[in-house]
Amino acid sequence: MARTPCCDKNGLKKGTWTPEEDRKLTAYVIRYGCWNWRQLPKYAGLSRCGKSCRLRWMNYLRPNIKRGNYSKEEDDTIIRLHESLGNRWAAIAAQLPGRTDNEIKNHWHTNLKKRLNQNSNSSSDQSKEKSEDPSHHETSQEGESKLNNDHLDITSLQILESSSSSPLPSSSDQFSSIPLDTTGVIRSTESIVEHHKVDTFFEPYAAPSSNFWTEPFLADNSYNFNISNDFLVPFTDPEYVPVHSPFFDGDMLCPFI
DNA sequence: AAGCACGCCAACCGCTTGAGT
DNA sequence: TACTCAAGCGGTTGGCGTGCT
Repeated sequence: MARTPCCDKNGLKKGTWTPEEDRKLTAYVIRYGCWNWRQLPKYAGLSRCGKSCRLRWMNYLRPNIKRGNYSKEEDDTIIRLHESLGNRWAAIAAQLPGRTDNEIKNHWHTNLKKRLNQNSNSSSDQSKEKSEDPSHHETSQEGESKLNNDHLDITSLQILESSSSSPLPSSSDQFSSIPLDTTGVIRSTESIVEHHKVDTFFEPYAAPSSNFWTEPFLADNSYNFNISNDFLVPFTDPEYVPVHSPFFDGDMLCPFI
């Protein structure tokens, strides 16, 4: 799944994200939050449009993302919700912690839809057989709708902490305990540190060259520190008072859902 | 081993929604 | 109330991987 990188007319990069771009975006959002997606790439040192950054963050980089390894429970939940909500992928994703609308949408089109079709075919075959049985008056459609109606009451749905029931570990396990408030907002960098082993969390972002931290962000020298030492200080030193984004005078605001 | 076909999924595009003025 | 702009959402595209011939 990668697209060949290219540039559009405005010189903004399109296509596949490189690990370096991922590092920049992740580091910036973690540090300053997503205060304005349109402006963000400029300050994060990315030649991307804000929309692309947002999408990359929301669908791939943000914490608590689970990738692949759909459990049976998750599949069932998606099927039930799709039956009642239709193609409202964001609404469906909201019921599945760690899953993105994009991923669910893809999963639906590539797996579940086919499976459902197969099932409905086989059930219609069954109902054909049953229709020959005078004791069965239910059409396949009725049977299907009955099946679905069993799950129509969304409010009664148990929101699955399906990650825990998933048989295979997901790639987001390292993020699974980032504390979010009820709106999915990360409230402080300390809270991240508190709940993470910082070294493993930032390992992927430990760029070999120090200019990763000095080049992309700001002219403000206060942000120029070296990844190998200084960067981790804010996350490891309990005395550290986080520096807020110069563009947002307050807590970091970043929807992690 | 090479070529082909198909499936998967990351990413883009355009429309809609909602907040701010 | 009308307008503007940013964010969110869903549909679609297209490149890569993999299985099949």
